[in-house]
Amino acid sequence: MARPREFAVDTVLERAMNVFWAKGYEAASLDDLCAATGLGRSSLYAAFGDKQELLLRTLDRYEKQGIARITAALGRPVPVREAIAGFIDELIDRIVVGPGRRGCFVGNCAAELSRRDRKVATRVRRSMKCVEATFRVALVRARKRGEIGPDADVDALARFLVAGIQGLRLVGKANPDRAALKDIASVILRCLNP
Amino acid sequence: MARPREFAVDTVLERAMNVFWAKGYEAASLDDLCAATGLGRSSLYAAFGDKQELLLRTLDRYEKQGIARITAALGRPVPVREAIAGFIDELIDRIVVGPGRRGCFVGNCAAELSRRDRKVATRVRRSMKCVEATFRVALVRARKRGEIGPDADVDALARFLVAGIQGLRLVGKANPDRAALKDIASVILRCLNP
DNA sequence: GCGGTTCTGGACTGTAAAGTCCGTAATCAC
DNA sequence: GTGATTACGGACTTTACAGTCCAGAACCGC
Repeated sequence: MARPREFAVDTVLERAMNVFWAKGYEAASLDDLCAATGLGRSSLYAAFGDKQELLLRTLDRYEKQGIARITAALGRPVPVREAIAGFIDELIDRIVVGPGRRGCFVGNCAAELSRRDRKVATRVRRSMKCVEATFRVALVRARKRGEIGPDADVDALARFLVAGIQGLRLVGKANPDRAALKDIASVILRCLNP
Repeated sequence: MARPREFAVDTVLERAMNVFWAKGYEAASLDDLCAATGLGRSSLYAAFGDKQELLLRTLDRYEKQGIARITAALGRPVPVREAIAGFIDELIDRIVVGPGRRGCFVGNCAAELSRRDRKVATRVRRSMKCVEATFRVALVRARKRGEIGPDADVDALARFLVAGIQGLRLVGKANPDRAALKDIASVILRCLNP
């Protein structure tokens, strides 16, 4: 090793992710990415390969953080349904007051790229499966505790939660209206009843 | 009037829509659009203005046809829940066996463009509201007929159905797996129970 | 300090994009 | 038919993009 890097990979990934997240993959230019990260083109290319590989890295990072966030939310010492309700409430807060109309980064990539970029499609699928599995673990726990019916189909419920949340975030991106999103959330949660 | 057009506007819009739908707005080039429609650039520009306006026209067309389709599906002489179930089943069929991974055109535009294109965002919002209203009409009918509880919140349910279906289609775009989509559908439908 | 190695900034290249323009062709009113 | 008008095809212009390259800078082991 000779001259060391002047940047932290993780910081760069976070900033690049924010560019991709806010603008979409196609609309995010390398100039945007360089400006946001503070890196020159050479450094970006040397460290991450091309634009697609950089996107994949940001997707990995997003997945890791997202799973951690969900796991933490579902692991709270309250009934699982309540934990999920809290998680969705936070989500709605971020949709309404956070940086507007960004949606879910994974969902955005699914919509924009799933059809023509196999690597991104695989990554997106993996992320969704991962979220699904996290929900399923929580639902199994809830079933053991008797919080949901003993015959509840936790696989179906977990899949439903993934789709419901993706739908919530997409609708929220189109129209970040708290009342409408609360309506959606209330029906989603009702599905967890016996 | 002098020389008449050699193309039918609606046909051109349909073909252009298919390009936007399959590739996304940014990734659809004017060469793609010309090739698909059979028009030269001049004709396209003369007839529709620029690329954005063409997209807006295709969105209008999609909305009109989508609403007609939903209205027809919900108007069948069967219980409303059953009609919705049939509609979602058809949707899943088209996701699984149709031209793959296209998702919902409105949802795709929401994901790709809502954040930075105000006109598209408005159009998307209108389309979603329109679908929501169509569902609400059907739900009101169902309530009158006693098919759903008399205190059912039809506004919330209609909003939920829009989000649920958007989620279903987005997840289906990422992973067109019939069993998984059926799981999601079954939980969505259960929400229509009292 | 010094040689070798890796990083950095910015200029450069080739390509593909959106949108324009113009000569020519087709149609209508008369 | 003739002239006015509109449509068509395709070449053209400009701009912006992803990716490359290189000269010089910063650092490590010694």
